[in-house]
This record gives sequence, structure tokens and C-alpha cells, in this order.
Amino acid sequence: MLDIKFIRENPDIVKNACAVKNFPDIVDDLLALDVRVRELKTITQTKTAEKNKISKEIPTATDKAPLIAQSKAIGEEIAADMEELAEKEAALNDLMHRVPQIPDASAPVGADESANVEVKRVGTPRTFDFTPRPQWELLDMNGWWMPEKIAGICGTRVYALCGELAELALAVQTYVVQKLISKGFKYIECPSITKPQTIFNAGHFMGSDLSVMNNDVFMLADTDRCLAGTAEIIINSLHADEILNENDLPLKYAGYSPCFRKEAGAAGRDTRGIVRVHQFNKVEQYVFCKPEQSDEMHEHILNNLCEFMEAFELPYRVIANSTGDMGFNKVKMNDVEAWFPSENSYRELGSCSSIGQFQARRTNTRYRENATGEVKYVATLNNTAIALPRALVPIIENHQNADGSVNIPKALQPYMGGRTKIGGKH
RNA sequence: GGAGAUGUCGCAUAGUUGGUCUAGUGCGCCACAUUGGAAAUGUGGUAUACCGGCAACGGUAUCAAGGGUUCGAAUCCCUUCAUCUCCGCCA
Repeated sequence: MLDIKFIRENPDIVKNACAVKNFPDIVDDLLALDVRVRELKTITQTKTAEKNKISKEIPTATDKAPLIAQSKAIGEEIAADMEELAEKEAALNDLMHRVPQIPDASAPVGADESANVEVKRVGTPRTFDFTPRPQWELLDMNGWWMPEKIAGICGTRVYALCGELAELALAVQTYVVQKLISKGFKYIECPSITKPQTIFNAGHFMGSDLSVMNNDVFMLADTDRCLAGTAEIIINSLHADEILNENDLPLKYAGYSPCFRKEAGAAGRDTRGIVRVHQFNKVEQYVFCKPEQSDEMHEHILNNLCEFMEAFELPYRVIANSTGDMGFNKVKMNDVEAWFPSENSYRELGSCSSIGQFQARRTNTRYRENATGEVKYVATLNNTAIALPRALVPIIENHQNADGSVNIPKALQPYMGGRTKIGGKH
């Protein structure tokens, strides 16, 4: 959500944001409603003030009856205005929730991902002296999963990791969490069951009608709860309605949670293997900071993800996502993509996003500035730290040997009991 | 899930026969005074949002949330939510 004052004063900037982000331009409708809402507020408030004044005179008045009648009459007028006000305010509110965040000037302008720009490439994809196996073959031959069995028990797009690969997943997660803790992140294990409103407050969805998320979010039948797609959603609301102390910023969280996605629009894509599943585990970096710290924090959490790529010895690249690709609530976004030998391409492992004050307005998360005493909305940012099992795919594919075994990156070996290799025994 | 209790301005509390409650007090915090400096003490201040106004300032709303009764609600009624205690169930 944007600041209504900003929209009033900069309608052209907002219109442009709608255009480059591919969202409908509703600015004129919104501003017209805004004018009417303010008129009605002024009218009702003036009348209420008058009524309050009369009510206050009643207890001491000698002749109460005329005052009571007068107050009652004003009350009826107010009720009529209030009805229109409530209606117009709800409409305004809905439009306010349909205005996208203004993209950063640095973001490439374009309608979709084809306009994305590669900004950095690290490492070189390995040249294999044997035919590398895709993830599913490595999983099969090492007994690291049981796809048919699990599909039969639980349905498709879910997985079970077995044996050493499951251990490796734990090692990766522990490595990442420890690293983030050492960098001043507060580790938090987040719930996955939440209220729809909480998801809405993260600003991924437009408008005021919560049912729009039914396509993407698993609702829990016969309850008012749903399954969260990421810990970002929970952490985003962690300081809702609070006024934080400037000295406590930036607040950095590393949130772990199981993540649930319907993947409704992905039918038929990535059906094999473990890259796209309904349920996975993720550690998310999430930062609350002053708006002027936002760029610095963006670099910080982006670098953390890059460091993980390097620790896992993965060739990777960083993308600057275009305005049309970055989504409704974002100022700027950088995907980090690792090399997937089986696909002969780079593929997203994490996504670093600056949200500005967009989410903070929805959650009402603010801080008090020491120097001025002013209360301001915080800026928020989020980035994947590690998403599992997807991140295991480039690790096993890039580090595989001809016999199907997989070398463990040095950084992870301490978390694997000193082992240097897994699999390949069959 | 069953029974009961509670939910007030950062924290702790007063206020529940509806009307100077524009919510009192204590603590905390800020400023000033006092002091060589500090403690202690004293005085004053101490919310947020929105509307109007160049501004000073004025107004409206907020006593968990929403609705209702009333000329008037922190106080009465209804609904929801949260917390606590006991029971049930259970990792």
C-alpha cells in the first residue's frame, strides 16, 4: 500500500508504475473517491462536534427536552452521511490495495521476465568427462527418495527424502542458519498455519477481497485458516501495530518454516524431481529497517545468498528482475540463479526483494526517529536464505561423480560428520 | 472441546447504580529547576490516526475488536477475538 498523500501529489509517478508493472491504472478513480471521502469526513465531523456540544449541555440544562430533540435530529443527519462515507471509504480502501509499489529507477523496464538483466555471473559450469545424471536419476540410484510410493500415499508434487540426502538437507539448513545467526539474524521457527489476513498483509495480493488468494494458497477446510507459503508472511506481521525504537533497527530475522504452495498455474511443469513441490522447507531472511537503510540491507541479504552459493560451490548468476516481473509489492528484486546441469541453464534458488514501506503500511509497523521524534513506516526486505529441497538439486548435480556418488562441498562436511562424499554404493 | 475469570493511554493500576472521564494515580520516559557533579526532590510535559487550517490551532475517532441501546457508553446488551485458571485430550 502506498501513502495516499504521495498518490495525491504524484499521480503521474503512480500511473507510470501501473503501466510498467502491468497493472490497471486506477489512479483517477481513486483520487475522485479520495476527494469525496474527505468532504464527507469534514461534514460528519463538524456535525458530530455540534452534537457532542449539545449532549454536554444536557446534564446541566433546566429544560432538557429541546436539546435532546435537537441532538437527535443532528444524529439522524450524521447517520445518513456516515452511510455514504462507509461505502466510499470501503471502495477507496479497495483501490488503495490495488495500487502497485513504485519500482526503483534501477529496475529494468519491461513487461515480463524477458526484460530481466543479468548483473553478475560467478563460477563456470563444470565440464563433465562423463554424462551427468539429472537429479531424479541420482535420487533413484542412491535410494534417496521413493517417488511412486509417496505419490500414492500423499499425492503428486510432494516428496520424501531418504538417507544421506535427507542428512545433507539438514546439513545445508544448519549451515545456513548458523551463518545467519553469526551475522546478527534472529533465528525464528515460524508456524505454517495462519490467517488469510496475515497473508494479505504481506502485500502479494491485490484489493480487499481475500478470496483472490484461493488460487495460490491452501485453505484449511472448515476453518478460517490457511497454510503459509513462506515465513516472510509471518515475520512481516511480527511487529504489526508497533512503534519500534530507531536504535533497534535494522531488525534481522532468519525464519524457518515449512512452505505450502498450490502451484495451480504450473500444471505439467517440473513434474519430475524435487524442484517444484507443494510443500518444502525454507529459511527466509527478513529485515525491518529505516527507509534510508534499505539499499544497504538489500545488498547485505543478497550477498548472504551469494555467499551460500559460493559455500556450496555452485556456479550462479544474479538477475535484476524487470518491472513487469517483480510483482505487485516490490521496489526492486534480484533473483539468484544456480547452474542446473540437467537443464543446461541457470534456475532460481532465491529471490531478494526490497518492499519499501509497502508492507509496513499494511501491517502498521513503524518506528520513532530519534532526532525528530517523528513516527515513520519501516522499510522491509526479504530474501531466501535457502529453499529445500530445490537447493539440493544443483548441489548433487554439480558435484556428482561417474558412479553416482556426490562430493560434499567443504563447507558442509563438518555438518556431515566429516564425510566428503555420499551415495554411489549401489 | 467443557466450566469460570479477565481484557483501560509504554508498564502497573483507579474507574462497572451511563453525563465535568477533555480517562485519575504510580512507575517509566523527556524537558526545566535545584546541585561542583550525581542521587534524591520539585515543576511541567509525555499516544496514534484522520479531517480542516500557511500556521498557531481547532475538530473527530480510539478504554481488546465489531455491532446495538441512548440525546449521551470505559461503564448496559449482543457477537467475535485474546489471555489466565480448572477439567478433558494429547506430541
